[in-house]
Amino acid sequence: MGRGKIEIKRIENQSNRQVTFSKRKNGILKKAKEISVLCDAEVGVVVFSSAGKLYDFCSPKTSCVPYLLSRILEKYQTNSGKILWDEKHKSLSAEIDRIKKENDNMQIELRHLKGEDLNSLQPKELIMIEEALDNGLTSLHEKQMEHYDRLVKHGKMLEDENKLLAFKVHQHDIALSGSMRDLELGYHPDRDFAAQMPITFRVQPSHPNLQEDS
Amino acid sequence: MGRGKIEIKRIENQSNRQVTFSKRKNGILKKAKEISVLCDAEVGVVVFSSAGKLYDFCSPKTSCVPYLLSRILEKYQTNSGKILWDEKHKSLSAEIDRIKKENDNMQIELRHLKGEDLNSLQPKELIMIEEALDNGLTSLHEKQMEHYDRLVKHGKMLEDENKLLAFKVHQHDIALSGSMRDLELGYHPDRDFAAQMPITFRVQPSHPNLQEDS
DNA sequence: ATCTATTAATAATA
DNA sequence: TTATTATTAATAGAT
Repeated sequence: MGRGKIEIKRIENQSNRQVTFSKRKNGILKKAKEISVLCDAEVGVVVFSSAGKLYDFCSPKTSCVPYLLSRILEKYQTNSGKILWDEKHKSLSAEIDRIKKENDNMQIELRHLKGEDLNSLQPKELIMIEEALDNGLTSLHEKQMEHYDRLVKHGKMLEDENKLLAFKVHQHDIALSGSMRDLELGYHPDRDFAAQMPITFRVQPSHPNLQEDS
Repeated sequence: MGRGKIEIKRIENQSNRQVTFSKRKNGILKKAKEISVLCDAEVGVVVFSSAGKLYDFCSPKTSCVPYLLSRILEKYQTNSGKILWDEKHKSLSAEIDRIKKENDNMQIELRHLKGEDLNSLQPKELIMIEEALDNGLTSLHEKQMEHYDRLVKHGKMLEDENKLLAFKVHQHDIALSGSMRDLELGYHPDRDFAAQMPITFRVQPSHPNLQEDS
């Protein structure tokens, strides 16, 4: 497609090469644009002149760009494309490996503590696990004791409060009936409150066998 | 350059568009190769069909690919690093998060089993942990029992073997001294071996208090 | 795919 | 770089 046919090999004449580059560069960018419009295709072209100047074309649709890029990166992962992301990838992969290892170790430890997969262990290792379990049980029992004490104490507190409230209610009833009676018989302010409280409202431990160490 | 001139706009006929894409795609890749050879230029081309299939060309020195990608990204006015990272590493990050969560859960479970960080737990949770620890101890003790039995059995085997060997050594000594005596007094083949064995070589448990249930 | 009429690209040149 | 133009190359439409 010119005044003569040419062989596809490096044009040795510097000037001719320059001219041909300019023309063909325009041609390829035009073609890229055309195919992107005609065929609704995503196209990216970059051309560097031997002087290092950059010319490029990129189709305008953005929708699938991230997808395209990852495809391109995959393709060039083994070549220079990887410099863009390889380092991050490496560090992430390393972190995954590290955490996975940590995970596995914990997994094993957990299984051992739960009494699984003990076959591969030596007697001394079994003893160490036993100690860990014993320690765990000890701490656990202490904590359970605390809970228990707290519940007992809380229960007592509620009982006391209950009795106080019941007493007050009773007292209120007395006062009420007293007032009503006062309407007929007159008011007596020196009455003994304790004597008014029925025996069932006096503070008593509901579970006499429970012990409290505080 | 065909049977008729065409307008550069999307080809509506799906089939024609497909055919034209195929032809022009080949054309553009060929052009890319030609200019890279003729003009010693770095060229990168990527073309995606509307179906998402990737075709590309990159001149042999592919250092242009990262530039190609970053240029494309610039066109899309996005944070190139972020997009690349997002696309290629989203899954890795998700995996890290997942494993870390798994890790944390196991960490917590381990600490609980070891009797640590129990303050935030409810009594019912404490009981569940206690059960796990009890189960662990049970399995562990079974395993320790197995080890113990194996050691005892192995010890017994060794003892028996020892005694047999000691007996053979003794027997050999007797035979040796007998041979020497035979040189003077003659040979006596009907001699009782058991009577020859000293009392200390007879099989006896070395630890009479150990019990074996097999 | 293949053909081929026609258009498009471009080599040589200025 | 740009313009011209003879010529080759690409390809649209058909098969």
